[in-house]
Amino acid sequence: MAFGKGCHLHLIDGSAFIFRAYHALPPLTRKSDGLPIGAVSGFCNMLQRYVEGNVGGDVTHVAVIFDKGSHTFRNEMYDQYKANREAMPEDLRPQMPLTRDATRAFNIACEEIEGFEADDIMATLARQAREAGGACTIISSDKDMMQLVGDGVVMMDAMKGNKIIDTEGVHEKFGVGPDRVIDVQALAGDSVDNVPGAPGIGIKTAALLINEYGDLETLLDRAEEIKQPKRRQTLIDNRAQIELSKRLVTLDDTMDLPFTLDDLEVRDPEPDVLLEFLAQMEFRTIVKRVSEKLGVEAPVIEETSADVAQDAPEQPPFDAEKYEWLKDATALQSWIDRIYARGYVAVDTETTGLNEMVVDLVGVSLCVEAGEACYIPLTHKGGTADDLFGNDELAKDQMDFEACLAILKSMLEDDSILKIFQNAKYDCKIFKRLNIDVAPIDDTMLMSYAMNAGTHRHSMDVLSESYLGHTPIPIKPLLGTGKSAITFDRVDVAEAVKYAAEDADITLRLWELLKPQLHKKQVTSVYETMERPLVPVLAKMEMSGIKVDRDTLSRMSNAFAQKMAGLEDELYELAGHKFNVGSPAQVGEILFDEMGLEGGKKGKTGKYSTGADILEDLATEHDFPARVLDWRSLSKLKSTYTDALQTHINAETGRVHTSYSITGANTGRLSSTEPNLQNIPIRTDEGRKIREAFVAEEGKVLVALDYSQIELRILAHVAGIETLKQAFRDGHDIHAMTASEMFNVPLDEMTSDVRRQAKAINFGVIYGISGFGLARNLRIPRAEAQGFIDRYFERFPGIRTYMDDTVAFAKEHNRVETLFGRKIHTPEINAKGPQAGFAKRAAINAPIQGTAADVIRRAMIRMDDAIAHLPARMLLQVHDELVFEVDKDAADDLIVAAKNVMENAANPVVKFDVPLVVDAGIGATWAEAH
DNA sequence: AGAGTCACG
DNA sequence: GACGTACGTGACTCTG
Repeated sequence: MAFGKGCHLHLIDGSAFIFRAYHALPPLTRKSDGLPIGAVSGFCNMLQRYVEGNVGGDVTHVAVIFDKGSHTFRNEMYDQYKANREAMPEDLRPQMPLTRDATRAFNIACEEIEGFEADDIMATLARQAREAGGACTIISSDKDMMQLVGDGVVMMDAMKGNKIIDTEGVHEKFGVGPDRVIDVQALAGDSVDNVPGAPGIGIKTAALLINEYGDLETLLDRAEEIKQPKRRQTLIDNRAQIELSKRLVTLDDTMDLPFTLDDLEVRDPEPDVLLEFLAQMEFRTIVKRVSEKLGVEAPVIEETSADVAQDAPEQPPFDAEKYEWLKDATALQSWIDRIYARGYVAVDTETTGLNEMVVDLVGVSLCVEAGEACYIPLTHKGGTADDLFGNDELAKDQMDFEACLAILKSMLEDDSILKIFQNAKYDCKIFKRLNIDVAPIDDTMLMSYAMNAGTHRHSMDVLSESYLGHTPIPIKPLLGTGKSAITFDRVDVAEAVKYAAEDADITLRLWELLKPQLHKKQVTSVYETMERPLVPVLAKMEMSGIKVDRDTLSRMSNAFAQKMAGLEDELYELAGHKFNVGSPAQVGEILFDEMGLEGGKKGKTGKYSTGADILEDLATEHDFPARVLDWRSLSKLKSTYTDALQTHINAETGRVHTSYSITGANTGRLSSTEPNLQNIPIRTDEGRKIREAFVAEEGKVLVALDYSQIELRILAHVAGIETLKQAFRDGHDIHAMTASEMFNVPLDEMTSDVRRQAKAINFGVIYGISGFGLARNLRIPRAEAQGFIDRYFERFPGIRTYMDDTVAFAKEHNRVETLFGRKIHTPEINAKGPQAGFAKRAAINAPIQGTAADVIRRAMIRMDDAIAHLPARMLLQVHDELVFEVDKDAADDLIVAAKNVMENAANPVVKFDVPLVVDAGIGATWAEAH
């Protein structure tokens, strides 16, 4: 078919696909010869997904366009063009020709031309398509391509869920239409491509100028008229450079191409060719998927020798039909025999929900060898998914619950059998409630966290996708959504077998893959001493829960409600009408439009910002913002704490059981959910009262132990600041000390205000301080804040050195480390955009926050044994604090024992130059104990 | 679903 | 007057 009206051309930016694939995937190698093929694998996955997504679509022509060579006509114009590009990574280079082969294997046109960038080829093709009366979609997120949009040409951003960027989208990005994009780019320049532009002018200013003068040429001709002197001079002085920049960013859409649009017609892949290529690359998962889609037999991929394949054992394809439905004790016994012959087993539980303190066990799946897994349904109901009031009789062909558990118990508790889980804490708690103490264990989620914290999350879906190239069967279609959702015990057993057994299968495969990598990445000791042992400790704490007094909360709730109602009336009065106080948008309108107050700033969504800092500034002059702040504070306390907390009181235990996430924070900190007990108020008196609802049982007390200034102590140690270390050894007030050093004020003449400022700086340093940030925090002029920082670094040069060294390490290794060897990855550290700034500060903070997290983890792991002889249990962890419940008369003993563990938690691995000090408090409530 | 806000260390 | 700007979290509410 000749390209013309009604035709639709897709142009895929090949380089973008490759780089995305390269960075998204771990460095995979071909098993037979070790050839790096991670990027090719991801590239093929993306092409396959692209092809699948277009079945039945209106695309008639398609091509993948690549860059060829690094020297283009733009380098002739300007030798610095793209000169700041980093060299291509070593393991990516050999993959480049393979991506071309892959494209051809998919039977998609593959084009590149020496001396031109892919962008120019795409520009030319887009113009040709437009002139022929057809449509064109450019699949790329490169903003350089935005000049092509309009008249039937759009862009599609594959990174952002195939978001379509049309003329309006271009306007959002550049503030001008597609026809003026190059004018804006010429002025703003581009640090990524090293296009100079006009110094000091960015996209915002550039768009402003272009919109005012119409186009770049007019602007430059009339530059003398610009009011702002600096801007005027910049444009006059840099005219040549700006004009050069425009030539650099302008795509050449008039190339002579050795092919025509007609050559790009969509062709179905030829199964033989495609599969042969994929098999040659040894992409087992894609081979399987493609052969299924095309309805042909998958080619056999040669087995590789065992010594090469050690790290990544040969994997049979996933086949849900092969999973076994265990129906009786005989069948189970034969699985138990297999497990004993192996010495390990992957286990997964299915339950009626996600809250492991409430839900019931529905079934158990086991896997001893990749591809071979079983599911033991136990309490599935007879009714089907459609049968809403389905009978509660048990479905057929299920083992007796007690009989099954009795058999499993002896295996799960057997020292000689390793039980492998993905997120072991969940399953261990389910079993613990059934009186089964699972041990020993391994946890693939924690392995992934130990190796790759910071690079990706660690859920089964993510791990399966990135390490096995397999998308697990989704649970949604089985359970449904919204009101009609059912629990797993109502899922048809045959379907449940496939889903549940697959989870065990995936877990086992992940374990086989990840376990040997722990050593290579040198995190075995992190995993074995700070991740895995935490599982039983946290499981026990979570199951203990903490007693929360419902009446106290309920009374507070009512009081808050009354106060809020009063404030609402006052606010309506002040505004002159009713409105929703909880709506920031409405509050903003009233403040800045209706009342006409100064200082209204609109964010990206076009709404006024009404955050506490802004309202606080206004509150000194006006009642309205002050009342809104009061209302918000009450609303927060009521909805998040006094109301929500009550719903979390467990009906059976009368206590609140949080769930800690071991992998929730990249730094090694825990996080707490449902409910979050790590953010219970304390900073205001009113909020602090919430802690009065956290109580000890009759005859017992709560004990709170917290590390004093642990992060600053760690900073003093790692940066080697003798003055600060000595101050800690002498037990001095560290903030006063800092103030004294910085401002040359003797300690006995210190004012609280000076101390407060020093404290802010001390904390700021831990966070990767900036003059702007400190200025905002202290509400002082920026220059003054910068002065403080300069003086701080002058006085403590070791801290500057530490920060520089840490950032340099991160840039070289893409990660930082804690003193205990925990690795925290900082993948954005070498990025070009503003992400790099965030990554830099995160890199500075991570070793400090992470080392503190490691210390308390070590304390928690040792705590069980240390307090075993006492009538006490550990209930909560709040980053630098542990909360215990203990018999009244044993409280003092507990404090001695627990304090000892905490203060010595770093030993013997790390010998701190500063003492770790722990403060203790006792009380009937958490408020008193703190 | 995402943004805004605010609670904690 | 390029941009944005202190680290790490989770829950609730409004809004499109």
